[in-house]
Amino acid sequence: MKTLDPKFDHKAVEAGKYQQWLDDGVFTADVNSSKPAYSIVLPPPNVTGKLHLGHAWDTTLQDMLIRYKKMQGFEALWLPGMDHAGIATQSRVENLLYEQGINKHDLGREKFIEKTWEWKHEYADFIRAQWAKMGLALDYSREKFTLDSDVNETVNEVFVKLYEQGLIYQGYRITNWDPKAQTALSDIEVIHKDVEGAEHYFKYMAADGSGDYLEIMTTRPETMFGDGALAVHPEDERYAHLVGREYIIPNTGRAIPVIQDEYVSIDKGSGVVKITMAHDPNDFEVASRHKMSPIIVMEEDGTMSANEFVPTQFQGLDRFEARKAQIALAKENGLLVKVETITHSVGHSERSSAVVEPLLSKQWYVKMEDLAARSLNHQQTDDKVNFVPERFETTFNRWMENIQDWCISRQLWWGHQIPAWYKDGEVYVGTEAPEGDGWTRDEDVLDTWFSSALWPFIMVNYGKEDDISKFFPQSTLVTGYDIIFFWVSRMIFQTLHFTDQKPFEDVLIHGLIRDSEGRKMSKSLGNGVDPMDVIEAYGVDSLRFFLTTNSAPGQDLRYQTEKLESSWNFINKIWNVSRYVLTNTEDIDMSKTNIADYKELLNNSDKYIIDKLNNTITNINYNMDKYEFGEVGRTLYEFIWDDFASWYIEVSKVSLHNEDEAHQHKTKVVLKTVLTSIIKLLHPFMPFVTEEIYSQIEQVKSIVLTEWPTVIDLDATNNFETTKEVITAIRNIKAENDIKPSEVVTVELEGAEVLSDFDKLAISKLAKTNEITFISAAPTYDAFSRVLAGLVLHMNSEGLIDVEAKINDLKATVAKLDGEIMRSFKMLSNENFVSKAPEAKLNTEKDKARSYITQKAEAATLLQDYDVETNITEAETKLQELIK
RNA sequence: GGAGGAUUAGCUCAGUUGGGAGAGCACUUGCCUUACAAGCAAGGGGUCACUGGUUCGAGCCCGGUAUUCUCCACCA
Repeated sequence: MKTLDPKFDHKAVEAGKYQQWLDDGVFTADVNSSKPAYSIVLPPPNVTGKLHLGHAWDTTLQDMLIRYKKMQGFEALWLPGMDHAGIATQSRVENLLYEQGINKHDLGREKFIEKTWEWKHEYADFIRAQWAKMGLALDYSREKFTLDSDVNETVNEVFVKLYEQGLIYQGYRITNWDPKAQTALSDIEVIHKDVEGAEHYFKYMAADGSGDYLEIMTTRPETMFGDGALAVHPEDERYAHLVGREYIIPNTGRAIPVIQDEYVSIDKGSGVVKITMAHDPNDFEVASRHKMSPIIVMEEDGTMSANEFVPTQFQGLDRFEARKAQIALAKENGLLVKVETITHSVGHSERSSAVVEPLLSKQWYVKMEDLAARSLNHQQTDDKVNFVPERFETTFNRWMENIQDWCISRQLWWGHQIPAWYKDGEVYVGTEAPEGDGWTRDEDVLDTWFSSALWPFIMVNYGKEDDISKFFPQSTLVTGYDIIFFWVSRMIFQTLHFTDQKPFEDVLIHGLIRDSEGRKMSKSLGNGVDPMDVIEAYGVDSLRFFLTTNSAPGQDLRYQTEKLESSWNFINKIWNVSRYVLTNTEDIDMSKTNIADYKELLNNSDKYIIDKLNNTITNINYNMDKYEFGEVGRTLYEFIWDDFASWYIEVSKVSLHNEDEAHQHKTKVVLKTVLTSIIKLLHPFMPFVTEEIYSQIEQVKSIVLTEWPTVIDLDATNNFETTKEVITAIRNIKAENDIKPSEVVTVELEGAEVLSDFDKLAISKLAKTNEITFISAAPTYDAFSRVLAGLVLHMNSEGLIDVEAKINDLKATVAKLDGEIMRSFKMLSNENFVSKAPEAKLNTEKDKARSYITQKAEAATLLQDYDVETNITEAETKLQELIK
């Protein structure tokens, strides 16, 4: 048998374990298993780069659930995959090629995609290495990539079906255009940011030469060349007489008419607005109603068009240069009234950060009305998807209620090419190319999220030959609140539509990880932390414990190195506890040991620790199932450190050094039983160190394959805490009276029949008392006394006793008990409480009340020796009656 | 403009159906006690943002206010 090193060394512990798990097939799930299924689909990371701390957090939560469920006897499956991340990956590869002096257009579509696959393979390997470092229990035999051919097949089928159902259509309208990436974007890929801008007021001179003019405000003067009309509200009497008159766009010779439309607000600004139908979504609506023709003045790359509408000197200028030039020229021509700087919200591309330009173009859309309605209706049923925390369901519902059609075509090369073909104005949509010559395929690809939305049923090969629907719907989806709209909501409506089932039972939403000052981690701030660096310094188990126990569901988490240190210390504690137990229990074979056989030999302290362990197990099961991992972590921390390490292990030393062989053997069994349970309970949090320790308890393939601990039956209901209370009281009295810990004192225990010989021995050793005597009445000499539940402790430390201090100590005890008595009285005298409280709670409260009253009486007796009288309060008298 | 978080010890945060205010780190005191000094023992420190209400009882439930963060939204 190996032995544990004196100090926890995370690198040594981690080495080789992951490969061993893979070799032993610990992570592989069996679709034919008779066990109940539990499954999670990993949110597929983008193949754009390394995983960050957010991924580490997200994946650890899932790994915990999978390992926990496996140990609980579920056939647990965790499905891994990666996402092609259209725009993000394509721009990364474009940049890479640009650095090599290669333009993607020179390369051509096919070659470019080849290069991108090379990139993908490189990063996929990188990501898998990181998954391995994190210890993730992924079933690699079912790994998929969003551009795999079978995925592509399903994506095409879905597209065609939606098209045939009239839920996908081509629309010619204003879309969000990213001039840098040169592609359309969906609404949620546009990030609105408050930036400095200006309101420019221009004079639109009357075309009749009368010198009259209208003052028009715009924040985007470069689009003025595309104006088609000026508009006023139909009921705006101020301008009614102007309808039909024409005004000249500044710096051009073109005249446009004044029209009426209800879109214009009477009480906003001057009440006159320009209508630029090809460059503004609202204006497009207005212009469509008035059957105006679009005037395009800007190209897809954000430069001004070279056409009759754009004055020659502006043609080809970048949009922001054109803006400046237009303002300068208007000023020169006396057509600029004023410029007021303002802060306003401007849309930016989520990926390229370029200012998004509303541009008229033909794109593919998903019609959302019916799909959204179905999702919303489904959330009204008992079969709904449970959001944890619940409030995110409201977020989801609200978004679904206000949803716009989803623009799904992207002018990229990297992605699922749209299965549509064109010929002479005819459109064909199908999974295969149409027969006959002359058809050209749509060059665009689908929004990345279109394929991600199908992930829950693609990953189980839904409806295919190798269908593994045993694992569908998935049990839990774990993700951050930042992608509820992008992903969660789309999986819900697509999966409902195609499988008539929800994609998953629960959605566990976590927050974002922030730096030590609470800022978002981002590349631009340079405050990102590489999880691999953290693992190098503190070990992956420390990282995992930190990530999973330092926040509540849905809350953000701050990264702080002190917390990592704290986690490391805890693991080091576990390590040393294990070291102590293992070196002292080498002769105990857990595979042949049952604690039930030792029941007769258990002392108070043994029962105490087993009872605590039972509570810990119950508590952990309850909180694991509620995804309250923080609570689980704290429960484990407290039990292991305070109850097992600080208390029980110290008691066990007394047993192992003083008791007979049979009792020593019993103590060893308790030690090893508790340790075994602890290590199993900890496993989901810290798989590596627990596997290492477990391998020295039992020779099995992996701890993951063992059974989750269950409550140990204890048929006694005594107060197991007495021994511990006595020791704590002695230590307290010593500390409060400046008696050195090493200074030996004599203790007398009044009414201590409840203590066994071993309890006395433990008290004398651990509290460093000289001897313990049982007495039946209070001693006549000066001694410190403390009333405990069930007995009274007197500590003789001649010459050190300060009588006044002792009296004050007892008075304080009485005052505290009076407070408790008052509280008990209020509760037990309350009709509402007595009639509504559960039986058990009522009894507990009554027991407590009895104990308080007894303790107070003991303290009062002690005070009498010093001629101090204690009052019996009214509440106490009445409480006496109530608890009879 | 709408919605939702957050506000608890010096710092970072828990507090699970309402029933004695907690942890980690930091701080004070004493200890190298044969698993662990990255440890052990003891201790100090909080008007639970403010305010009204419900209740026998409120950190927790309801109304309002303040500060702060985030998301959503067609402001030309």
